[in-house]
Amino acid sequence: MPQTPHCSSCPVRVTAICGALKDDELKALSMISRQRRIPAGQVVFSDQDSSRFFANVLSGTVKLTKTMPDGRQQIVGLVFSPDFLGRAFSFNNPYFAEAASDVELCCFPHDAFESLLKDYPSLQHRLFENTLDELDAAREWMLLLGRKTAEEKIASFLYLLARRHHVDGCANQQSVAASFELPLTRADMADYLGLTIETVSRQLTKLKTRGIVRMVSSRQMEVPDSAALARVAGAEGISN
Amino acid sequence: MPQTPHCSSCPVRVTAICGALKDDELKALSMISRQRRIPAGQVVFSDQDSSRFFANVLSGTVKLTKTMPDGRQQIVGLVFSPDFLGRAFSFNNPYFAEAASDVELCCFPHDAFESLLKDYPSLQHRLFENTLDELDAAREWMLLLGRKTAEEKIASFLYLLARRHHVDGCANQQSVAASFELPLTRADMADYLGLTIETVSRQLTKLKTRGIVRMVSSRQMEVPDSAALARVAGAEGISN
DNA sequence: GGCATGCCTTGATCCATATCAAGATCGCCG
DNA sequence: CGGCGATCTTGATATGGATCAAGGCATGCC
Repeated sequence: MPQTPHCSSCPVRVTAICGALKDDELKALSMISRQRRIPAGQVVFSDQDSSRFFANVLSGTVKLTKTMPDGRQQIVGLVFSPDFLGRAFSFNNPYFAEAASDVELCCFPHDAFESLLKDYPSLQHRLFENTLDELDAAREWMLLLGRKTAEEKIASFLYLLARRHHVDGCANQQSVAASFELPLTRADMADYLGLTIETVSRQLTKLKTRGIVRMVSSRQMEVPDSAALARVAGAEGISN
Repeated sequence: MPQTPHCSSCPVRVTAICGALKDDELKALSMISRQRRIPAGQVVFSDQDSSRFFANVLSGTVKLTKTMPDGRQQIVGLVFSPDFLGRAFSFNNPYFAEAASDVELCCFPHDAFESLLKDYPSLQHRLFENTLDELDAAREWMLLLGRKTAEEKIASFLYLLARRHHVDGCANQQSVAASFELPLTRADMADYLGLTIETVSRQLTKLKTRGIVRMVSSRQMEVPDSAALARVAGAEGISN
């Protein structure tokens, strides 16, 4: 029997789209939600599926990929912890979603969710703002893919992760040592950055040698000076 | 005195976001809209601006760009004729918008437009769907930027344009000769595709030599077999 | 007409990153 | 404990596209 959790104990209740809802509305959403665990490497939904899929990511990382007929692949989005996963108002989801790590989802049946979207404008509005942010992020990534060097790409990615973890961690000090785990394998990093595995590995070693990052293990990173990392990343908006 | 056109004679009335509005709502939008002509090369809005900007593109092409401190540039979006231009619900628009050709806009004052968005859910919904489509397009372009060869990039771009013009033109036959004008200079194409001017030029010559396209002039293109073009583009979804 | 300017093409060379190849390291399972 | 597969690193070499350089072709202005 699937777990039907109380939203009141949900770790992402405020930050996720649910934050847009009043108590009674939240209850309606709670009624239809259903928690699911997905092990790393498993497909969440496919671009072949004709059915829609809606969920909040409670923990873990989901990658959205596009693949060419000959197998070349590009990760076009990473969906982290409080983020929403799904594509409203469309029957042909053009992405392939796969768990990059073990993932916990809070899933919503599509019909019920879409009718909630109609009934609660604040929910739709929240989702809209979400989508706008995703669009901004995608375009930022277009700059990275089209114009940055391998070194800048790697640094940008690490900087992205470092910022994410700053937020989670303590006060938002700037340029403070950040420690975090890479949520992706080298192969996935390559597919996210438009590089090969080998180049990813080499550039990481280079950043390590330059003292920009420390590698506790191949997955565990430490950034002694995030401003320095931002500089290597080609820092457009040198903020936070 | 600025022209205040009747929406009833608007060339993009149905296809633009205005299509979501009923007659009386359209009248409200009409009241606040204001037509503007912007010559090629001129700035439409800047990422430095703190004020919001909303408009429909009536004719011409607007490019959205991102630039790095050292001048490297990437076009992150092209806004064509019936498309909407602007970023709702945000004070820091992260893009620089520039007229790629002479452009006609139907502009909306930001406060008035945002209150219309609140009052007319159908308008907001239309804009939401628009944004979802833009996101899909951006991610499609991420695959291009990260994984396609120069030749595939050029072919993909030409195929994009060919499809656009098919829609505008007569019946939607497949694989029929298409003729269209490039809305961008070689330099802009390079910035859109993550290449240099020289590579763009060379690959165009190559496609011409291979008989995939004919070049009436440096800007005027003819595609005898759009399916062949799609094949060179690395065709993921070989549709239309 | 002549000249300047912007846009485009073509050629020669270089280099960043891909590709090919070989280990090294780590975790897992028998 | 040993071995096996997956993941990661490192080295040698190849190559696609960048860079550097020159010239062609329009268009507009004097």
